[in-house]
Amino acid sequence: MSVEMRPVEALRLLHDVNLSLVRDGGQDLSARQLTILLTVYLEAPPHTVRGLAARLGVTKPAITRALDTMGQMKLLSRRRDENDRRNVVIQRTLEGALYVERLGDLVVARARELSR
Amino acid sequence: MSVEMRPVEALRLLHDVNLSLVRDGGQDLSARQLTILLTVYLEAPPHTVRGLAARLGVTKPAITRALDTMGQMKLLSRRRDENDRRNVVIQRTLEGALYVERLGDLVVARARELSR
DNA sequence: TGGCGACGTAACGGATCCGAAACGACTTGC
DNA sequence: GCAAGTCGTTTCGGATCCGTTACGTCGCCA
Repeated sequence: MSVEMRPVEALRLLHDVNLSLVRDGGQDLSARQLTILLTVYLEAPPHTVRGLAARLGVTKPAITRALDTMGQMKLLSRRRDENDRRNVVIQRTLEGALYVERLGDLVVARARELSR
Repeated sequence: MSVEMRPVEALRLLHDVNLSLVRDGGQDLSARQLTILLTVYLEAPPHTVRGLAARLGVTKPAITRALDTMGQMKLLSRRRDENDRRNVVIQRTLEGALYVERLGDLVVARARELSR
């Protein structure tokens, strides 16, 4: 994709996507929460609290709380790892997949508008 | 730019940019603050509190507080409109311009990595 | 089996942000 | 020149998120 994307276009894209997120308001995810969500949906499983904390450079309780919030929104779910019961694996949900899919379409749509 | 960007690539880009923002940590801007900042630096002046509030679909105090925060970070500044002293015009700063420029470069760099 | 370490979570205090409402400064129109 | 309206800010109570610390559960291994 877009090797010829220039900074001003990148910023415009970032602005437009963020504006859509802010305007739609409803459920607002912080940058941290969004990063967790996208990590879970883009990277290969399994995902653990500890792994996500290390990946994002934040503490474990921060991950736990973000999972609480997004779990309540049904964007993610948690399951005990039966192989090692100390672990919790984070799982995708139907609602989360739809949310992420819409987000991807939104970025693509904004990028397309920019190129016109 | 990138008419051929596909959703999964868009999401990867969004993820990588957010991850960089979260990891660098330091000064973390909320989605709302970032949208304000980009609006001021991408759209033609003048910018007022009321105008930004209407554009983002949030209340005026939210804008005022975001300006307080980002003003303290030197990313923006405020000036009284001498034509109509009720208004406040939001101005760009050198630090803000540098911050926005770095952000644009970051997105471009991530997009370039994706295309390889 | 008992002690140590890893894992995720709960509890705590502090910081930050929100929307609604109230407030001063200012302009406009009668 | 005075009442009404506009603009940005302040105040208020409430919600959310943070990092630190402490805790319970579990796996590992002598």
